[in-house]
Amino acid sequence: MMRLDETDRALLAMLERDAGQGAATIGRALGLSQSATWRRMQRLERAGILAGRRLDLDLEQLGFGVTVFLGVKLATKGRVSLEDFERAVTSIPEVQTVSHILGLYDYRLRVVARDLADFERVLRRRIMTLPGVGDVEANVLLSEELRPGPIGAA
Amino acid sequence: MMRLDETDRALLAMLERDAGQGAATIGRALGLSQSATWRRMQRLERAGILAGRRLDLDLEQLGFGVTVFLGVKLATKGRVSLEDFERAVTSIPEVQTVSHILGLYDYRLRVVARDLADFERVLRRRIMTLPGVGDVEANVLLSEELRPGPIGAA
DNA sequence: CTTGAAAAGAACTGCCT
DNA sequence: AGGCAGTTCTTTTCAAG
Repeated sequence: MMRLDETDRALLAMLERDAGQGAATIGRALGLSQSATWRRMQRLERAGILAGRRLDLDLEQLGFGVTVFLGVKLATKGRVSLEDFERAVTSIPEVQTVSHILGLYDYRLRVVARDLADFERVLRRRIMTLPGVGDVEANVLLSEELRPGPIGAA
Repeated sequence: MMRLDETDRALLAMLERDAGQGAATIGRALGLSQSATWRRMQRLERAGILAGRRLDLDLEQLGFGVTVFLGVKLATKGRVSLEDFERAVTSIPEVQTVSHILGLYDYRLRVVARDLADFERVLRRRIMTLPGVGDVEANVLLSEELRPGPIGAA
């Protein structure tokens, strides 16, 4: 676990607001030269802290107007059940995230669909037919706000 | 809502795997010229489909080993309650995502902490003291897999 | 949609403080 | 560490087919 100074934190905070910025832009904002900033970014990447950049897609625009959180409880929970379930669920295109969690439900899935009718199709044909699925709870997403996280602040 | 052809989908699928790639790299993989690929990316950005790039941070490496999903039920639910809660909750650094949802709980929060002791501090001092908070349910994240989503596939 | 070419900018390197 | 100067690569824009 690498040590970060205040400059690293400020750098990460800037990148978190927009990961498309280059070393020159960030350096200007931090009062650093392009090469100094670039070297810091390199160091953070090599340390694995900066793991990559992910695309921010507008799902609405792409015709996926519905996002649903699904809590899934498995009926049988051996090691094989978990692996079977995970392998099967990750092959469903509409499933964006598979989170293995501790609690009443074993998994939390983030599922996108074109509309509620489309979601029902995915739920009935793809999710409910998964191996070992027991109880399922669904929560339709109304709105969402993403926050910078504790890095820039702490 | 813009129309996408197969090439656009392939392009987005590539960017989804790694948003740091340039037009030249992607074009080579798709059998397109750099300029053709670049123009497609521009079009997707102007249409708002490509909304931006987000940083992929390794929270473990940064010392945040614990992620918890919190379901929060509000005790009183007027328009003012929702807005008060949202304003207050978004000012907590450890809260990464605030999702307004439909169901038993009103909000789903994604919270990160250094460890469980740190999480307990956040929960008791920051979350439970939020305006209007009623029932709270917590799910510790064990593991998570992110999937490409339905764009490249459909 | 392509190629080619020029201008601009970003990435990367080596050397110096 | 950071700054500076230079090289190399990619991006971006343009013209023309």
